[in-house]
Amino acid sequence: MPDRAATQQTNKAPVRRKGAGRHRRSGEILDAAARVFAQHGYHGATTQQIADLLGIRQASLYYYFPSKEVALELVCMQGVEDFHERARAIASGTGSAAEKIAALVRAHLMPLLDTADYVRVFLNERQYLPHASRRRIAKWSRGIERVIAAVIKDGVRRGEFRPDVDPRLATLALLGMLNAVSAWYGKESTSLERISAEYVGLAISALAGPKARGR
Amino acid sequence: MPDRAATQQTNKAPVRRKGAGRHRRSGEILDAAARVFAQHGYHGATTQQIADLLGIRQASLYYYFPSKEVALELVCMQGVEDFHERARAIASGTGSAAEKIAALVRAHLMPLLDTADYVRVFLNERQYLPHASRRRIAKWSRGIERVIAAVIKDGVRRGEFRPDVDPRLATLALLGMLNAVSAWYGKESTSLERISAEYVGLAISALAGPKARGR
Amino acid sequence: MPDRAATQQTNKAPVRRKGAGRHRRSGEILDAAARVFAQHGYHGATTQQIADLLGIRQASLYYYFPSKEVALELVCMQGVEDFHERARAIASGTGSAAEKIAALVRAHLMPLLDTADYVRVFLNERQYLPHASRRRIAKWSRGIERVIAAVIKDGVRRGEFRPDVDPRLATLALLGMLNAVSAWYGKESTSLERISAEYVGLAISALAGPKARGR
Amino acid sequence: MPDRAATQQTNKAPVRRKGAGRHRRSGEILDAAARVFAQHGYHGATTQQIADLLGIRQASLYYYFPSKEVALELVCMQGVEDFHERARAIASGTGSAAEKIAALVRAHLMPLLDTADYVRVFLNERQYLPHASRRRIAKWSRGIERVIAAVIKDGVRRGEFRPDVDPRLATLALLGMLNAVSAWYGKESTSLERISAEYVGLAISALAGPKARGR
DNA sequence: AATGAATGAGCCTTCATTCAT
DNA sequence: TATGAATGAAGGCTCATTCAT
Repeated sequence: MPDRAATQQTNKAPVRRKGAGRHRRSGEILDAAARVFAQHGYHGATTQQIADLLGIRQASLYYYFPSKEVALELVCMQGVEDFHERARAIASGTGSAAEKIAALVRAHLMPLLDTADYVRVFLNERQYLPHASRRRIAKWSRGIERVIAAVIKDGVRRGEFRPDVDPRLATLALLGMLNAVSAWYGKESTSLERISAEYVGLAISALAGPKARGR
Repeated sequence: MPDRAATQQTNKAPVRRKGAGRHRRSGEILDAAARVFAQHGYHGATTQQIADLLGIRQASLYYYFPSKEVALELVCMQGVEDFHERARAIASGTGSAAEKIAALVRAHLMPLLDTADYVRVFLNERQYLPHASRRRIAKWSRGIERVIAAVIKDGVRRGEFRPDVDPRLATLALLGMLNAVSAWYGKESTSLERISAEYVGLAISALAGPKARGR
Repeated sequence: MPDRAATQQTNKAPVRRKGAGRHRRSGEILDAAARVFAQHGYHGATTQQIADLLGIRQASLYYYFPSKEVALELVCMQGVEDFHERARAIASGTGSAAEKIAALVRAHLMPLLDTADYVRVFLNERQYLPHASRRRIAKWSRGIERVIAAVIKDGVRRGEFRPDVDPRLATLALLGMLNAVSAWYGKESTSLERISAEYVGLAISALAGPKARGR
Repeated sequence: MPDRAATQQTNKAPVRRKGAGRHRRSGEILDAAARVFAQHGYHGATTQQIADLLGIRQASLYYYFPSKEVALELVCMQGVEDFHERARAIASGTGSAAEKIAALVRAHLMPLLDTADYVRVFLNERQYLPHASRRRIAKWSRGIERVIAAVIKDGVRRGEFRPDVDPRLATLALLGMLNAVSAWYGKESTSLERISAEYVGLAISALAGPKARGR
């Protein structure tokens, strides 16, 4: 995944999957949109701010995307696709349920390192997409929920997790805990490494509970 | 309601302080603002939508608050003040750390029953307040964090919770888990009762971990 | 003419001529309007500012005048009526043309002492009156011009003033010089006494010119 | 045109500096603003009226200036800059004090021929500028006053003018007389030529007084 | 690949005014 | 004599978007 930390980037051709544009410049434009949407919210952001970040004129943006709304959809898409991919890979692999949860937690936090803006926009702004694209995007997030819930269910069935854990609610709790990090990560000095470790511990404990002792 | 600039409007518009507010109408206006802000986001909301909800003309809103921004601040204030109050009361009460955490979880979810809009606005829109009011509001939320962290720290010290729990991170995790509920509560059919019970279980397990067995 | 220097006044029943209201309070309300109009201009002034100055509510103003526009007309009227009266008295009196000009200058500057606001509003804001009242008011000012022009013309005819003085233009010049004082009087520390003396000298010299020597 | 706030509008809108301005359109827009401000006063004027005069949509104005207030400042600036320049040139030239006064009077009235709107706006509306720009503009007008006062003082010292003339007050009187012309010039049928001649005569006589005979 | 010029739609806000009390 | 509540009309300004170049 290309480094998006800097405002401007250079080589390492962005591996954009869908039609986000095959050109390098398209990636930069989307990065700028993601940053501005993340900072001001979709409705609070102006195309002018995006253009400023890129050093081009406002009108020039429309060479890259047909509307602000579509830019939002593209950003949201980028923000969630990989999550699902990675979650599915982990879930369908081998290992105990606890190990899978640990891997899922780590994988879920990782993108905050270099695509934090995309993640934030997906989390907070997808709600403002028009119905059609919202549905399109919702599929991915529901997919993630389903994958996690399945792992938890499996852990319960196998006796790894507490029998009274509700997989659906536990999934939402877990995701809430993880997604909230995006809101404060970067303002705190704690490293993603530390956070991941702590959150893995909390998650496993929460699910395994008293019986976890024997693990 | 904060005074307008001295040269402006001596009209003593109805004052709405904490609680239900002396003047019923002011409360209704704020409720409408909260609802619209919650639904569309601060920047996506229009004062026209608020007025429509009340069946009054848009200009009439300005009899009750001097600006959309101040309305946001008032809503945010309402959305957080009580949290802090309740948290402090619980924390300074008697009982084990686990019991306090359980009570805190329940207390934190409770407002979703009848002031969900205020809570949502506080969580998602306070970031768009002007610096001054954001700081004012931040005090309350930092207060809540500190109260919870103190309870967790105490639990660790007393041996109730896992020794390797980081109170600060655990607090953020717990709040993330709880606050996320506001995003989906109402769309799911699960009752607050069920959610609370499950989340109490998860929280205690997460903190107490394997050692919790003896509890 | 009642003292209007202070923001609030007391006795000395205002000798309002026209229908401005026979009550004392009416005078105070008009004083406030004059002050606010003078300070902010008619269009820049708000009824709220007038109300603030009086310590009453905006709506209460409408007990005293039916509209902002009428208030302006009343203020303008007060600002000019006396001028004409006094000018006519002086012109129809006895004395040389020069003596009359001297008296006219003094009389014209005098009102700046305690009805400066009314004068300023008349000078600068009467142009914004609706056609009908503007015409009504214009009569008075044209009257003043005519009176002065007549005195000058007489002075020329009598040989007191330079033969090449154009009475109409000289009148406009004189009035321009005098009226401009209202713009800076009060910001300068010079007393009206000093100003009057100097301006009498300038006016007489301008009109009498080289021949004035023998006077 | 002053830069907009950094975060705003990188659009390099046409800049109009002194003189005709590089971009013709900017000049036309400012002319329209000057005319409307002159006619209705700053507060009484609407941006719609300016747009109507130009045959463009109201929103389009904001492509040329960032606010009505800035438009006022630009107009005021145009209205006064040249005055000062010309006055200084005349004062620092050669000739008797009387000759200089004559030249100053003529130069002061000249702009009424083709930039009357700018002059009127400067004279009557600059008071409504925000503090910062008012100060900026005040420098020019104070400069003009100082130049004239110096010439008068010099004339007194040289014995050309009456010894009892107060340079400061005489300057204010002279400027009042001259500036007042802007209020009625165009409504009267008198030519600027006639007015100038008459006003030169009045001014010289006023200052030189009885002794002027020998000139 | 980008931009200068312009615009339509809409938004927040102000303000004079009304009216029942 | 005054006011609380409300409103209609408008005003300045913003902003996404278009289009010829």
